[in-house]
Amino acid sequence: MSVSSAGLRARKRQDTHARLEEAAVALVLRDGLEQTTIQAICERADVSPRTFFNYFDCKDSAILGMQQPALLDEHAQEFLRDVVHADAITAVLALLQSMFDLRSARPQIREDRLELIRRHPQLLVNQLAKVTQAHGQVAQAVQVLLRRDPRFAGHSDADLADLAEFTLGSCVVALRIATREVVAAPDDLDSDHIQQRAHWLVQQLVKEIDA
Amino acid sequence: MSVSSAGLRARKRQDTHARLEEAAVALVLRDGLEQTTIQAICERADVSPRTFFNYFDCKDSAILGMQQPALLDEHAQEFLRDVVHADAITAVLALLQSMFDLRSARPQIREDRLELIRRHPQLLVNQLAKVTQAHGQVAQAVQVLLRRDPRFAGHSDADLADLAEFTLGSCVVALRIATREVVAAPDDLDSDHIQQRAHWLVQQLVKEIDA
DNA sequence: GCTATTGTTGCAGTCAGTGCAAGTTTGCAC
DNA sequence: GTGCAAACTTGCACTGACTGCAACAATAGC
Repeated sequence: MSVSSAGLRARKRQDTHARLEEAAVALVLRDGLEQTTIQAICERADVSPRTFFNYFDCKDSAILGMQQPALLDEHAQEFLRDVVHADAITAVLALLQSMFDLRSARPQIREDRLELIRRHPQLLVNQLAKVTQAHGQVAQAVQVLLRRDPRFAGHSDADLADLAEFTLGSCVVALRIATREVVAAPDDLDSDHIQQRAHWLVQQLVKEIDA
Repeated sequence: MSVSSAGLRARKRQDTHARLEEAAVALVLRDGLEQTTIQAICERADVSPRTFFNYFDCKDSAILGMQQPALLDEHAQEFLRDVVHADAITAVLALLQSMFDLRSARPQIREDRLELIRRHPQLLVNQLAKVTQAHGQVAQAVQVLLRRDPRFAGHSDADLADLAEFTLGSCVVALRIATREVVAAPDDLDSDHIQQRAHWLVQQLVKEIDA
C-alpha cells in the first residue's frame, strides 16, 4: 500500500490542494494579505478561480490551510470521544490544536505560515473564530465531554450547553493569544509551549474573579 | 439647552443615523439577514448607498446599532479609567455591556433587535468579535485596569498584556452566550441577569481546570 | 469499452466595500 | 447677510469575494 496506490483522482486532489496552499502562502508573504487576490493564487496554482472554492471556503482558509467547516465537526466528535485528559480545558486545547495544526505542513510552508501570523495576527482571529461558529457541533462535542465529569453532574442540559460553549470560546481565545506569543519567539515554537501558555492564561483568570 | 439647540447639522446627523438603524432592523426582521441588502436599507432610509458608510462600517453594525470601532476605543479608556468594580471580570463585563447596550434604543427597535438576535445568533458573534479586534486599544485599557490590582503586581508587562486580552476575550464570549440565553426568555430581559449569567460562566470555568 | 461519479471550468451575476471628485449644506466670523 | 471654510451627501467607477448553473473532462469500476 504505497502512497501512489491511493488512486489517481485522490492524488490529484491532494496535489491541487497542496498547490493552492503553497501559492496562497507564497503570495501573501510576498505581496501582503490585502494585495493578494484569490485570482492571483489560482493563477500561480494553475487552477481556475472557480475551482478554488471546491477546496477552501475563503482566502484565509487557504492561507492557513484550514479544513472546511463541515469536516471540523466530525473531527471534533471523533477526537473527544476517545481521548481522556486531565481536565476539560486541556482536552479542548488539544482538540483545537489538532484542528489547526501548525506542525502538519511541510517545513517551508510551516515557517512561512508562522511569519504570516506574525505579520497578520488577524488571520488567527478570523480562522479560530470559525471554530466557534461551526454550527455549534463542536460545542456539542465539548458538552458530551463535560457530562462525563462528575463535578458537573448536577447541572441541567441548558447550563451544560452554555458552559460547553463558553469553555470552547475561552480556549479559542487562549490558544490564539498563546500561539501569537509563542510564534513571536521563534526558538520556542512548540505545541506544548503554546498549550502551557494557554493553560496558564485560564489559571490566571481565576484570580480575577473573587476579589 | 434644549435638544433642538444642538445645531441643525448635528440633528440631521442623528436623524439619518436613526433612520438607517430603523430601516436595517425593520427590513432584516421582514426579509431575513441574507436577503436584506445595504441598498434596500438605504432606499428605505432615503439616503444614498454611499452615505451608509459614513455612519456604519458594515451591515451588521447598522442592524445592532454599534458605534464605529474608533469610538469604541475612546469609550473603553474613559469607562475603565474611573469605574471601580469588585473584580476585573465584573468591570470588563460592565464595559462591554455599555458598549453594546440593548437598552439604549427606542422600545420598538429594542424589541425588534432582541428578536433578530434570537433568529440570527451570528449577529452577536460577529459584532462582539469586533471589540476584540479593535486595534487592541480596548485590551490595553483592560491592562491598565489589571495593573491596579495588587495581585498582579508581580507580572511582567508582556504577561499582563496577554492576560488582559484573554480577560477581554473570555468576557466577550461569556457575554455573548449569556445575552443569547437571557434574550431567549423574554420575561427575564435585564442587564443584571445577563451579567450574572456571564459571571457564573466564568466561575464554572474555574472548576474545569484543576482536575 | 461503457457508464456513473466526480471534478473542472467559464459565464453571468449579486453584493459588500472603497476612492475620488463634484456638488450641496451648514457653521461661523465679520 | 455676505462670504468663506468645514462637513456632509452623492454619483460613478471600480475591485474583489463569493455563488449557481450548465457544459465539459477525467477517473473509477465493471
